[in-house]
Amino acid sequence: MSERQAGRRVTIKDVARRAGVSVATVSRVLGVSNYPVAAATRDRVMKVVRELDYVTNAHARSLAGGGTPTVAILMNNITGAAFAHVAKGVEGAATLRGWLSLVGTTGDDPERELALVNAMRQQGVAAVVLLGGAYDRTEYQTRMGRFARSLDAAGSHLVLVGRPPLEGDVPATTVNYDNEAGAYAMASHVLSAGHRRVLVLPGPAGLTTAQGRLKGARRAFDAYGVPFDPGLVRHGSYDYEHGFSAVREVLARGADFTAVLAGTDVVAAGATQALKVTGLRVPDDVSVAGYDDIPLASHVTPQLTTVHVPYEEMGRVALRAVADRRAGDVLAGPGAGRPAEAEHLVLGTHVVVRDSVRPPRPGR
Amino acid sequence: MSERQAGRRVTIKDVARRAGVSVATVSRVLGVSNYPVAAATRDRVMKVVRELDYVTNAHARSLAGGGTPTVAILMNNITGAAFAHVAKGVEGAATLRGWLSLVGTTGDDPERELALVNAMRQQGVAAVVLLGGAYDRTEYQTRMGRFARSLDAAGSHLVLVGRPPLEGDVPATTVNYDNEAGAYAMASHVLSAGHRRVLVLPGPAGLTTAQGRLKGARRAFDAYGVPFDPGLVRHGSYDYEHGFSAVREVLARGADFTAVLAGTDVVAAGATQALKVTGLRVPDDVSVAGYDDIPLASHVTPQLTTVHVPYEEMGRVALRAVADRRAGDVLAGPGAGRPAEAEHLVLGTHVVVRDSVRPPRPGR
DNA sequence: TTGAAAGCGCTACCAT
DNA sequence: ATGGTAGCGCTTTCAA
Repeated sequence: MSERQAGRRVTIKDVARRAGVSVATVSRVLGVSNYPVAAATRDRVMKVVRELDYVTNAHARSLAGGGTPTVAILMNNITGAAFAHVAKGVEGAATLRGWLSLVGTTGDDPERELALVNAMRQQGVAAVVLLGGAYDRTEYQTRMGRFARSLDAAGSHLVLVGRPPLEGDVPATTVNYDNEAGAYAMASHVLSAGHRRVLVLPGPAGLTTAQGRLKGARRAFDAYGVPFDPGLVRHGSYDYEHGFSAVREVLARGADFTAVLAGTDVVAAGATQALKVTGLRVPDDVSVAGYDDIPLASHVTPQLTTVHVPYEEMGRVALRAVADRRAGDVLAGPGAGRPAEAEHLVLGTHVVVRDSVRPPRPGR
Repeated sequence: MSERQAGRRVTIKDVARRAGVSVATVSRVLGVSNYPVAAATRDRVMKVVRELDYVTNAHARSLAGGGTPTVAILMNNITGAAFAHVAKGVEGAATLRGWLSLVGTTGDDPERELALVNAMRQQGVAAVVLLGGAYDRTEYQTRMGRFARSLDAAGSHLVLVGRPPLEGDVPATTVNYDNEAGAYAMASHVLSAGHRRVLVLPGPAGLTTAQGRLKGARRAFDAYGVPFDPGLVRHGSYDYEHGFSAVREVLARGADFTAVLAGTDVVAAGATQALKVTGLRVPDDVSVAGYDDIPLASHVTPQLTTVHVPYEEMGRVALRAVADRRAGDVLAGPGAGRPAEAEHLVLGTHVVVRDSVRPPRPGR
């Protein structure tokens, strides 16, 4: 292994000089296109590349026109299991195609989100994937519209995963799951088991995800002719603590219910724990249903009956969508000015029956 | 919002022309250094920047000398909670300093790991952080030594998080936690509760993490004068399934034990479940101890007594180490050829007492 | 099959 | 305080 001056990167010139060829030739040997180069020359170059442990400068390559396509994945929190699975899907599909992926976290801060989108634009990423539900305000629509157009103008593209499509003619792709249908199916499952008084913990009020889950549940109640009790709906964040405290408070209030429809598996875990410490057994006394089907769902006792959301696949689909789009652009030729089309993909969800839901005990 | 030809990025020249100034001036207005520019000029430039929605090309900037420092975080699996927390720590600390962070996953594949390290070298990242335990073979040492030197030669730096330091004079930084001490403390806690027959599930044989946890447990057994039964040690992967099946099999074999020392919280969750389905109560009949203290530990019932590992802080510390190193380089001046020093940082662990460990029932 | 040279977009140095 | 311009390392015509 040859010693070099620390910090001074080996360049294509060093390789060319040492191999006794021009930089153009080195570039051809290393480049993606299989430009014809004499076998002997190629070998000589490769030998020097190994000796010098040379790697091309991605920035220079990118500037000069080449460059590896890159996707940026932006999420609130990398430690959220559902998001992590989407990221895994995107990353896997990206790697498969030789793409690079960046991950950035916004910490739910619009400022940081903006900064990151701009940073990604600076990097010249092929696409920016934004993960997670959104608070549906007008301001949000405006903001995303701006992102979409901004990215589009720079030859990039915005992909929204897990949020509803943007209104109007915005150049963004949406990958979503049938959130409301999942909630409808889960609620139906609980109602058809015979439950009539059920506590609903949809999630944060105003979050599109929570709204969809609540709406789905409501539709099921209507379908079963079961009156929907607003007193049995508690909004709150998608975390264990909320599940726990919501159940404790409702119980303390003396409210009566035989099942809990939780907004996420984590909330369901919190609810279950609250029930247990109160001396109620799950599912013997009270049933609990989750949503998401993250690994936690099968790691708690009883294992949660929940709604499976194909998070990882959503990630794969999202990447495929941008990759296809890009291939299309290439076919159409540069500057073809393809109209800013918006694509909406929706994946299915389904109930996974495990052990946390059971018919209510007779007399309750 | 002005319409521009799709795909053609706005450049500094466009801004300069429209603002009626030179590109140098625009660069000064937008650059990091606060080079003196007349307020009026600055305003004019900024106005055009906003009008054109201009962002600098990170590749060009990077090539020309400027550029945002970037850390790359490489891990096996983004969905592992422990790793995700380290990544969060790195990311947070990076953002705080205006650094960018990339995340890549290797899927436990050495090929992919190599490809990623090279990709990161191409990107000219300031540091590559490698997460997670390692299989301690000679080949591994060689491999990492190569990575370290390669990165070092390119002015970058290798940081190993959660693995032991490399042997010899290798230019790499290590950030680790006191793995063995944590295991020792956990085992002591269990032994001091009175347990004498305990099932140990250290993790994958050959993984440094698992070796350390086993060694720590062993030392505690010695200290308590409790014979260590090799028949009560089961290696296996760090997942729920292993915890579950290991306990089932040992139980089926008719082996007797009153406590389980699991290699991770996830394994502990699996073990707990196996115990429960066999009709054994936790912790009444059998105690279970975890390791890692990821959120899952407090989401299961009973909440796990476990070893807290400061994952997120390790991430922060790792980033700080490279950032300081870099600042040192700047002070020393370019090409100062600082010796390739290896820094080893170790953070503490401690037992978190919750509900899964209790003295064995009398007579057992 | 190979080489020479013109940029890619930006920063930093040297002038003014 | 501002402008001109030489590179940064690479890819890609255009010539030979």
